[in-house]
Amino acid sequence: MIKYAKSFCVLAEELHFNKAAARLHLTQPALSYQIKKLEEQLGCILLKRSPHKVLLTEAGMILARELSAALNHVNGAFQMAQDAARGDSGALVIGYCELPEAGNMTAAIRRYTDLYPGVDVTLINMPTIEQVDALTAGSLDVAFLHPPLNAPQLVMRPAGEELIVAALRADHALAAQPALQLAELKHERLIVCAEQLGPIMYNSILAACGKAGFQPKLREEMFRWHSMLDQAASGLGVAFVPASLSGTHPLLVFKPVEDLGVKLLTAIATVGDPTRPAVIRFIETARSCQARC
Amino acid sequence: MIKYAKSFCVLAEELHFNKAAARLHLTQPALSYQIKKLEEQLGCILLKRSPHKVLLTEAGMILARELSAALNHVNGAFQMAQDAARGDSGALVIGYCELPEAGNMTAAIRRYTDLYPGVDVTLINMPTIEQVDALTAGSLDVAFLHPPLNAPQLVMRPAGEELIVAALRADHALAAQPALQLAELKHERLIVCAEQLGPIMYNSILAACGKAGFQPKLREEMFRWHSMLDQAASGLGVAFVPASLSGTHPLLVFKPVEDLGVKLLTAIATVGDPTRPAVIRFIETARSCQARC
DNA sequence: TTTTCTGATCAATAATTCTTATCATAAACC
DNA sequence: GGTTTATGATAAGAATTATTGATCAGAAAA
Repeated sequence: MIKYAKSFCVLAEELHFNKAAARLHLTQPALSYQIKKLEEQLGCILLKRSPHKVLLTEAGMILARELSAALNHVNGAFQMAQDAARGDSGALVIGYCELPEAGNMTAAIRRYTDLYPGVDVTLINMPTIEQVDALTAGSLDVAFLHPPLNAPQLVMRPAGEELIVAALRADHALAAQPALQLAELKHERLIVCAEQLGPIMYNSILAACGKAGFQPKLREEMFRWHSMLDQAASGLGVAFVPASLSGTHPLLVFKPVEDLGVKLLTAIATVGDPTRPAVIRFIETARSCQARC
Repeated sequence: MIKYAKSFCVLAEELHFNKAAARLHLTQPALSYQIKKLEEQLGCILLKRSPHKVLLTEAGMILARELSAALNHVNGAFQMAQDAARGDSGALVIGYCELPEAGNMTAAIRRYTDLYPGVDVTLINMPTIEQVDALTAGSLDVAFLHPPLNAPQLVMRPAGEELIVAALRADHALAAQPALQLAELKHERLIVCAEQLGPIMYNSILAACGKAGFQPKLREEMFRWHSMLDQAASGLGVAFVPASLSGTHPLLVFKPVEDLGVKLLTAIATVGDPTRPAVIRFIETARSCQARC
């Protein structure tokens, strides 16, 4: 019954078997057959035929009106399924750490929303450790976070790395130099990120200082990069922060530390290999962004 | 593509090819074939199959949800067409004269609205002559009116007849008699309906009086039966009205006039033979009502 | 009247969809 | 750990269904 629906709708528009058949890429007898079949199954006459005019009956008029709307509905359903398969539908919740530039995230998201406008993208800012829980709990689809992590359920994809640099007040004695050596910071208080947040990074910094021949004086260990900048800006010490923060604070200058060599890694994480097309497409897009950027 | 929609929806509910095939009165290979075809044409995978479980993909979930709604829409369209063909849809505007009982109209309408609840029935009260215009203009589908009429475009179907009786005050000298003779009304003023409204009836009454040997004294000719009753109730004369008005006025008694023999005819009129199922069904219903009542 | 245009019908053909039988696979069970 | 069982895929042939081209019949227009 439903399979002749399209034919009937076209015929109802044309009110002419030959023209309608042509539009349907059929011959006229085929269309006559279909409409006859449809009328038989429906148990009612849809068109009054005569050799020189074809008219819809009342039932035909109603069917034409309702059916064309319903067929649009059906086509919409197919379209939505195809969009969903392409990844261009549904919602995508992305977690990110404090640094939106880490792993080219903003570029990736811009490109992704261009390519897949049907996806409802939500960004949620949370620290790496919380992201792991959120991913596991399913409240995040994908996360930009900072490895290494002990989370075997997650699949991590390297997304970028940036050097740790020293942030110091613009009026600091060392601020004029283009680059620093660790030893020059021997007598400064160092503002570093908390060990829990990044044990590798924390320990790498301590090790580098030891190699440079001193035991650093540490200030309180911080949980947010921007808090560290604020402390440094208050003159309470020199902060070690990722290079992408350079220029983000008016009172501070950011200098590479030549013998530090510690990097902040960023990875794109998901729980296992994603199955949702929208997630797969996002990761693809993010990787293609890295490749080109 | 659309022809497998139903199969997919059932499969999406069952998530089991054999069970779904059984529900569809198909064998499992046939269903596998259909779904495969659907996936090919759609260009995406709708189900993840494994020998011990079948799961919808994201596209499949969306398609199942949207498509079942759309298919309901389609089935609704077919249903509406069938209802329309049965006559159980659309609007029906019925005109009637002052006497709702004429031609068993109320019984016919009650029966019709029971049988065809989908039709939106409207009743409009207007005099016979206006009904002719309204029918011709298309603002009435069918009318209960009083022939004869000179209106060749209308098809009339006899729907009933009733005697004209005399309505007189309960305190009238003649009110005690079971029936009257015309001659007894010789000296009364007679209240009759206007000649324009019913030339045949008007002339028949005059002729009957002549035969009874007198020229009646007529009061102003009236255009509405109920006005005639009001006049009679005021003691201004004896009204000649259709029998169905008997008992409708507290101050009046209604008496047959044995040698009058004038009848009010009622007919069901349409413009030509109706083509709209709702109209055809109404006329059928009204006739079956007459047959039985 | 004749012509023309239109849709219906028919028989043959083509396409499709279905069925039966069989296979391959993964979970469940002893 | 091997065996059983349940399940879906596949293939070949059969059945059904749809399409075509040719032809017919009827109504409007010329």
